[in-house]
Amino acid sequence: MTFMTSRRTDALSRERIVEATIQILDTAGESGLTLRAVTAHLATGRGAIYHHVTNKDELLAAAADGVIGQVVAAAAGGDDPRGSIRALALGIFEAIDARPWVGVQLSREPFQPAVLQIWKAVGVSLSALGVGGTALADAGSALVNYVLGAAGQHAAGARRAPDGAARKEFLDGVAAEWARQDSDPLVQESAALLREHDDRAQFLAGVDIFLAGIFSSEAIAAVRRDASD
Amino acid sequence: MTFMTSRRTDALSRERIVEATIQILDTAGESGLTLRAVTAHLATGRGAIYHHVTNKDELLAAAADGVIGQVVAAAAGGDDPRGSIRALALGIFEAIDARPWVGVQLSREPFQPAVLQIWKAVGVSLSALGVGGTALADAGSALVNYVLGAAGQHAAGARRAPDGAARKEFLDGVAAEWARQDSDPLVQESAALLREHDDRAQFLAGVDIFLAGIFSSEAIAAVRRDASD
DNA sequence: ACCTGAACACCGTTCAAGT
DNA sequence: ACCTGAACACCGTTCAAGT
Repeated sequence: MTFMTSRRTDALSRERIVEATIQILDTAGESGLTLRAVTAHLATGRGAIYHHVTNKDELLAAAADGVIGQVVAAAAGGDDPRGSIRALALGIFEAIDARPWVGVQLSREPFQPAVLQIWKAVGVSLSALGVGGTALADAGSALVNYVLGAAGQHAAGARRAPDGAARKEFLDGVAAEWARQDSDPLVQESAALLREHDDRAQFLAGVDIFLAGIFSSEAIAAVRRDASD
Repeated sequence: MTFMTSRRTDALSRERIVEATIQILDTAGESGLTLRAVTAHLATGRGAIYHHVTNKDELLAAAADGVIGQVVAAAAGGDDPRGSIRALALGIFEAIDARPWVGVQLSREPFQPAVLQIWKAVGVSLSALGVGGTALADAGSALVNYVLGAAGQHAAGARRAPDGAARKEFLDGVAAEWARQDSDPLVQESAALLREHDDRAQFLAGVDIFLAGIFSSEAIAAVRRDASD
């Protein structure tokens, strides 16, 4: 039997590197994540990182996977699949609201681990609701793409205007710009609505539209099946 | 009266710069777009670009706006608003399929000109279908976010696997990886479906789910209004 | 006013050399 | 095996100097 010996008690590991990455992203944002910042944070050399991780993209994907893993775990279980879907969507929304970099990362790469976790959780809930086969793939893709799209858009907004006051000012500015550029009454009304809209409520309304759509599609498909019998 | 004199017949202009940008993006992809490539293409100095455009982000946004402008124009008009929405969505899908960089750019920034064009076109069609007020904002946001999410995800796939053969190989690889990692029957079935799924058909199925959801939501809201009378 | 191109202040990644 | 840090090959952006 041999003793485990290490030159430093806090030996470098993929886990510690990802932890440091999340910390840097949270405090300095996406533009603050540089390999130099990571090595400084861990008091190591540049090349050491590449011993545990293939490149910066993998670092970002691993960081997002860590955050989303917690969200998915928190929303899992329960015997109400619709509730699970809403809880998952809301959890993702709030994670992105707190950490805009997650939203940007999610909408960047389709087959990264964090996105696969979302796919699977959505698939499980839809399956529990009785949706299967191609309909499951279509419904899952619709929901996941909606959530990721909203994620990316909201992340960009949250990054630009971190607190409530900055957000209000920013939206007022955009609304004024719209109203100025286009006299179309529809645009004028949209500008007014934009000023006072609630991102979270609008996001959840979208989830409900989607859920309603799936079951009305399912119903139509069932009717079609009956008709062709 | 003075004559307009210019040292070169093809004087630099914002328009010519954006044109060159689109050409570079189409041939060299997003990673190929560098200020150095643009200046080389236009046979000018680096700083000249900054005389017509504030930075690289604006260049990308202007390029995407040019492409989306044509798509929106082509899908506009007609007396079938649902058809217009489907045509717009399909047009965006095909533009992104041909130019993955557009999809990446669309999902990056919420209030850029190209996205505002999409918002307005969707708003006009939904409005023609009788949706208004907050319901219009919710429905529009759902649809736009779905389209942008799918745009980003499809763009990443299209960039990774440009032609049909590469795409098939790539999807087979991902499906095999899923099947290996997770023995859950749901994942096994999803892997099988992934291998043979049609991105375009799946995207359009998603549009129909949202349309169905919008009108079933509208119906429910109408019932609620009646009930509260 | 418009353009030039060198200079500046960064990047991610690699790799010989160390322990 | 793991780590170091200098070196490499790039970036976007600025700015004094030209016409």
